[in-house]
Amino acid sequence: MSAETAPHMAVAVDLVILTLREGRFSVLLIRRRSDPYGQAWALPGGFVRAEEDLVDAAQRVLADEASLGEDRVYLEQVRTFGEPGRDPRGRIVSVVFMALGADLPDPVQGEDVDDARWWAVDDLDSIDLAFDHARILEVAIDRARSKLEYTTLATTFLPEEFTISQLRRVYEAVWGTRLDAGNFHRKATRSACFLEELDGRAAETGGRPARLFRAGPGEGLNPPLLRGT
Amino acid sequence: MSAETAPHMAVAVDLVILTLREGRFSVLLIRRRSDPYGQAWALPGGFVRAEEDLVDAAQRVLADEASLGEDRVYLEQVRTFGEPGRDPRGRIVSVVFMALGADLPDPVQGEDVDDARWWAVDDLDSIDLAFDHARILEVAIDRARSKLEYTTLATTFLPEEFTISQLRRVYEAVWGTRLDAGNFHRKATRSACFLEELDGRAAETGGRPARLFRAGPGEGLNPPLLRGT
DNA sequence: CCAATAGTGTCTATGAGACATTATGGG
DNA sequence: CCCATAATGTCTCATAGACACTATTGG
Repeated sequence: MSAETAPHMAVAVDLVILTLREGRFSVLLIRRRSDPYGQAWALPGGFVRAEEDLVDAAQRVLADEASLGEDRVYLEQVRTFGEPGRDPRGRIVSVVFMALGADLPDPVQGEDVDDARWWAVDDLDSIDLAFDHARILEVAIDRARSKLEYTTLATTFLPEEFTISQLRRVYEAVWGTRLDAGNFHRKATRSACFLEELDGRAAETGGRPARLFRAGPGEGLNPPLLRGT
Repeated sequence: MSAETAPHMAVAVDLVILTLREGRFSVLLIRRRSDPYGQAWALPGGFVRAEEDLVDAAQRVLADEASLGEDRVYLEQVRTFGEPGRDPRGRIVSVVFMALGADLPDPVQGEDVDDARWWAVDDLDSIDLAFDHARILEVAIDRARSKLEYTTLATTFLPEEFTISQLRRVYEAVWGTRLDAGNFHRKATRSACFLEELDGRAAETGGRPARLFRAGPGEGLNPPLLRGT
């Protein structure tokens, strides 16, 4: 089969956009206006243009449907879903990206959307998602949870400057666990290239003011931070 | 943009088929007969059919171009490469799978292929690969190497029954390191659900006969086997 | 003083890794 | 006996985790 005679298919990108909202691990969903799956909640997505790279298409969806610029959003390809029949409109192969960002803004209305909002991941059991998006979400959230163990990605959920306690609350929210504050502090500050200490102190919250840190140059976490406790 | 007006593209699967040949970590490449990249080495691949699932297309390529059945080959999606211009024939989005198998057979000739052979991964620096396949190979091999650390996938490189020494040589070949035989033995046999001990003994090779094991039911490795030493 | 949060110290259990030792087969 | 490989034991060091303790702010 040659490139000319090969079947051609629509290629889409779907985004699992994750952030922390009011301390809860949350994902952006849009409510579909038109069929199929009218009124159902779905992942933001769109078709890839003829001369557009996959990651550029993902950035465009981030900008259009979530009003998010390229800065301060981490984007990573997760997996491609292409089962025939996953979309009743025809054969659509969807390349799924996960996006992580700090304190992302409330979404605005888009063209084919009549509602868009952040959902806490823990509350997703109560809603039905369009297409195979429940499965997609599951895969992407698993990926995010496990990447926090052995990469420095947790800092992408925080503003430029943050405290160790804020960082610990990221892990606690994403993993749904409680971590020992003392042990976490030691592990986070001793992990090479994870954090850089700043001079300032955080605004006071009723206790001893915390030191401020920013993300270090490292991408991998050595040793990893384990989910065990 | 609706599903009908969306641009349609050719979708391909490319396979990074990995095995151990004569103790060396090796990948199957085919030499292209026709342009583009005529005479160059490339990953086995093919276009996805109109009503075919992505993983089914990968299995079909395994059968057609590598004469490999579904049994005893582990298949996992790695990433999708879709940059415009990555293929001079037009916009082709390629979903890359990695396949791991035990002592895979010598390849047979295919339709658009005039040579196919196993290459030791360490020898790949000396050849030029077609398209963006060098980059694809790099990503897939990194994935395989790191998955050996925290999953039980190493056993997919071995026959049904094997000894601890054979398992250790898998790790040594894939990682390109030497491992302490005693420490490896202890870690492998104590990792829960990794191995199941059998009654028999291996054929003798000049020393004390080794016990035989088979792969256990576990998929994750706890604790992980680290590449450190 | 107390409350609250930040950060450090201490203790124990466990695993990694280096290396020695024993076990079990064939010349 | 020797050799070769398999399997286990021992020792040291590092880290995880539980938890106690000190530090630093405000009221």
